[in-house]
Amino acid sequence: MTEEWPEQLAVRIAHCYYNLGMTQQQIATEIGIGRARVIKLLNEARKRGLVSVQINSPLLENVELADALTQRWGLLSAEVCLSHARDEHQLASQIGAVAGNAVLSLLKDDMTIGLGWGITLKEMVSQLKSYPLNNVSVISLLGSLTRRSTIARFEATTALAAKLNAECLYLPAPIICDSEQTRELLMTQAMFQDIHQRALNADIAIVSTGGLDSSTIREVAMVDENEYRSVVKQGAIGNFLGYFIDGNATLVDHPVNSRVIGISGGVFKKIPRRVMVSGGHSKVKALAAILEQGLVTDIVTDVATARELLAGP
Amino acid sequence: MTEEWPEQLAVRIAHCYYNLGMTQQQIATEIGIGRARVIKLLNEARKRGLVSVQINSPLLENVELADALTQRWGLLSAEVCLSHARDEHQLASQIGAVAGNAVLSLLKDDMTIGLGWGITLKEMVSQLKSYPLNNVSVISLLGSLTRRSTIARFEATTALAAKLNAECLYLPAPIICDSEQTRELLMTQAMFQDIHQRALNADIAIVSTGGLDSSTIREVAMVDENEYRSVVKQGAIGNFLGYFIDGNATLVDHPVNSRVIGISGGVFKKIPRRVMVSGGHSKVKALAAILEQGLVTDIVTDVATARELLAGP
DNA sequence: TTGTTGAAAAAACATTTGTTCAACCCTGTA
DNA sequence: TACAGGGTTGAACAAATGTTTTTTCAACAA
Repeated sequence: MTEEWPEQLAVRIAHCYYNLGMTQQQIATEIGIGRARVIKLLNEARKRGLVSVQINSPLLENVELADALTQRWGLLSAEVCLSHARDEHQLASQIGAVAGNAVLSLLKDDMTIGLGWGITLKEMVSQLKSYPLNNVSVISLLGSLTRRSTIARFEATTALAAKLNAECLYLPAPIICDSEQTRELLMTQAMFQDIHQRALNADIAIVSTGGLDSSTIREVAMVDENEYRSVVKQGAIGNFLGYFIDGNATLVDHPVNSRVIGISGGVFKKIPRRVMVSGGHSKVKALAAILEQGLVTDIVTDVATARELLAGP
Repeated sequence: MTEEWPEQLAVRIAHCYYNLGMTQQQIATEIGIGRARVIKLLNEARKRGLVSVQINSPLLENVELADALTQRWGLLSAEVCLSHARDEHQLASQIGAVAGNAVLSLLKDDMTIGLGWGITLKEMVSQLKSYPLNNVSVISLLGSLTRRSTIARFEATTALAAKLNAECLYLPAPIICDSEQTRELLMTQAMFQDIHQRALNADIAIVSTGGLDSSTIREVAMVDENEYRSVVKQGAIGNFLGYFIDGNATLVDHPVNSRVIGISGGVFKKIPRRVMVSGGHSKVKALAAILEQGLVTDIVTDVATARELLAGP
């Protein structure tokens, strides 16, 4: 190949085009060559790195990490926000703000929305602007009650329904029952069956995850210290949809998991769009497992968490 | 003004556009905004320096200097080449190569070309590819003979005429005559008058300049050391069109200038296109003066010379 | 409430950019 | 001399980009 690259000419053209803002036609006629050649040299110049465009912003990493997340786990979308929070609560607030906008764009009339549990989702909903829709239902995917209060501090279903002008269906049951028997009893009730079924037919699910280091899980879950330690010993690394999961995102073989009012990962996957809203160091292991199993289709998280996730195990 | 600049959005768009190569329409629909907004943010981003394009080449300076030259002295065009030459001869060769191409694009059929004098022009012509034109005349603007040889080493007229398939008219006279009387005698000859007149009606002139430090001028000019020193003392800083000029590009008041076979700057300016082809430290002062007086409309030089010129006095 | 303002979407339009293809000009080669 | 191959031009076309106008909608002040 008789490669002879007229760099001086290319530089001149690039200068005229990018620095002086001339049009390609102007450049061609001024230099006295064909416009086609101007285009060719301009493309060559970019390919050879003679001209390079730079994006000067710390926020670029957010986008790049989001891209990497979608690539790595085949997601439909990812949003990554900065992690400038001082504590987990503030982080949840920031992730929630971003997640709100991301989720809104997915919502349409006549949808059924399955909603999970957690402080991040609560924050998300509280910052959501009013966005009335028609014929929308918001359904709890999990029980909603905790030991301490009738309506959980982390329950977001009713608030979301209010913002969307939607019907609100939640399960008047604890997240984790006292006993397996109680769970069985509750689950056989007609209303429960109905709500549960409708949850499975949801168009979109918005969920979060709890790490085991996180204080919220102990505060909310109806498990005592002994049981907690025992389930951890059994391999639990986090909590998803109320269940304690291990590094493969499968349920830990432990009695506490048979007292959970929730749906299994298998049927959860039938929901077409499943958005994970979560961030923080304590949740990385669980998030990684959930992503690896393809349990979610979208994610909203923060830079630090995204970096950890992509760094791998 | 309620300035609120959505940097994260702009970064995302810029990333999609410049790094991922997506089309603006794709970006708009993917993000769920109007295409007009994508364009607006993209422009804003460039204005704010969020995205910057860089041209990575040492040759960029050539173009920038050329721009600066045209700006500074209101030229029609400028070409600046690298100054990697080891000696003045090599520099002349490189400038000549560039000048050749630059000049070719200015030449058309039926033109009359006035040609100056000097090693740079000689180099230019010798590297010129054959480019036959119709009804073209090449005319010396100066005498062509030197003390040492009948046909000067720096005479380029005949060679240029050959390349262009043009009629060649040169003045069979020394650049500088023995005496004012000789000059008068020669100038009154009909043929001289004729050629001289045609030179003044040239469509384009291609000229160079000599600095006083340059060895070529002493070698070629028919002046002895005494005269040389005396003209320098009189304020000469260089040689243009055969004449010794001062810092204002006006003729030095010295007898040697009345023995020159050439044309004055005033009538030279009647030629519509006047291309200066010259470079080298020794010629900077003369070049600056010539440019300042608007004696030329175009210039071809090298980076170092251009820098010196623009740095000012 | 009513009106006003500003931001953005939507649509129509003008311009620029990218692509393709035939014709041409070199240059090297048989 | 004839001929193939690479590269350029010029023209026609398709696609993308930039601009303008109109409309909508939400925020805000009277």
